[in-house]
Amino acid sequence: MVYRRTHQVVKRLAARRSAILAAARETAAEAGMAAVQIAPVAVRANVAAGTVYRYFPSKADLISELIADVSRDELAAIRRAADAAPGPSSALAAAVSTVALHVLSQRKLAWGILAEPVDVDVTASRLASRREITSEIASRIDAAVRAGHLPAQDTQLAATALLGALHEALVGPLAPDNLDDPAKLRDTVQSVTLLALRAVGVMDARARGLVVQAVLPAKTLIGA
Amino acid sequence: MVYRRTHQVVKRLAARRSAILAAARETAAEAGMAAVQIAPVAVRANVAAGTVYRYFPSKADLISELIADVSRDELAAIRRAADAAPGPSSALAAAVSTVALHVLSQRKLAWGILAEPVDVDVTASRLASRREITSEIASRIDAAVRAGHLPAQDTQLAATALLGALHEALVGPLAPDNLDDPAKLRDTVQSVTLLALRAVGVMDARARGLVVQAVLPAKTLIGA
DNA sequence: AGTCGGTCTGAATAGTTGTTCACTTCTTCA
DNA sequence: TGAAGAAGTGAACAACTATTCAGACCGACT
Repeated sequence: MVYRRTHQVVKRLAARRSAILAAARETAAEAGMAAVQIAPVAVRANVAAGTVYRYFPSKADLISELIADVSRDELAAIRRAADAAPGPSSALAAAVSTVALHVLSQRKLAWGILAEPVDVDVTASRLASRREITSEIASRIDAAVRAGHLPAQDTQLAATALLGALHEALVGPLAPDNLDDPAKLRDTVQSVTLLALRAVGVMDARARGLVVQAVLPAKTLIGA
Repeated sequence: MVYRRTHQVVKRLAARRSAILAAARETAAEAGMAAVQIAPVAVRANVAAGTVYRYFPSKADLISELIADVSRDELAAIRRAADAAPGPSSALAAAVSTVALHVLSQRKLAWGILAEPVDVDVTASRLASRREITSEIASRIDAAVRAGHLPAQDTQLAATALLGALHEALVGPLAPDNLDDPAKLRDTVQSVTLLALRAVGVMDARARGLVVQAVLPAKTLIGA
């Protein structure tokens, strides 16, 4: 007599798994990565600590999936914004300002995913996450270079530097405060996007135009 | 009968303190911040674990001092390089390439000081360290702006972004490998410096010139 | 030489959390 | 309905290290 998993059970299992992951994500967003401990997450997901281990082999796996999850969302948002832009330079501008806004809208989560100390080893997952995002940005830079809008350069290095700049400026310990003020937030996103575009070689005047074009659409696309 | 500390004793105590700090630094440089544990550091410094606590109230204090120490060295190197430059733009270029070279010459240590997860809270110390360095860079940017070489901008934000770019590109997990090859290293430092200068608004052609001027002197000044 | 304050030692302690597992509860299917 | 297997539980366990502290040791002063 073979035991088969009912559709209903499969669904419930998947839901529980998502609930655990969601609980982890909420915890990270609210209180940082350090607060993502098995016991609290289990409570939040309405399961026992042991149950978490039926879904994730270890805490490292749980957090790795969390990172991958958030990373996937961010990558999707970047692609959406960039693909909606009219040309390669606009796409790059849109991608950059999307990262900026996205990161700012969930600062604690972003910091946790990117750089906050975690007691388990999640370097592989973080590495993969960064690689995906930088590659996406790098390919956007590359498109702009091929279109003759930017000078030839090491696009992978440029993309890495560019994201480092955004992250440090926006979620690092020296990030400006009072970013809850929408005007300040918009200014900051614009400044940072401008810096980033100039860094890869967009001329100043042109960059200003691109930034203005990019920031507003990105804002609406974030929520989508 | 009052006990007075002999000069000799004072010297021995200071030496021991330095030895502990040096042991911590060496450990961090060789094996990363995670390896900086009380017991191994004590062994390396030829003292018992308990002795460490006669010099540092806690591990957090030890690591905080380590961070401050390294930071002080880096700041001095930046100032030396920038002050030797002929003008404000050159000074900025020199400062940036000095950071790049300095960081590259001790990648593991830099990563440990800057961002590697540590089990104790050293955020305050890291914050202070970054604040010092970014302020220095910010003031160099400011000088160039005042000299009319750069457009007006939020120099603190720019400095933060700029250092974020350098760090991510050079010591982050996506940093290029084989940087032991001197040619590759020089190229990378130049590329990153170029990116940084363009970001704050140096025109491309001018930036190239500044980079070439800055990188070689910086190299010699590092060792000094 | 002797005493006494300061310094050093390192084994024992303590606190923190991820992980396990014997047991209970639930679900499937004959 | 009841047997068998899957899923869930949560208290107990384990491992890791920072930190402590009672006693050993050292150097300074009489």
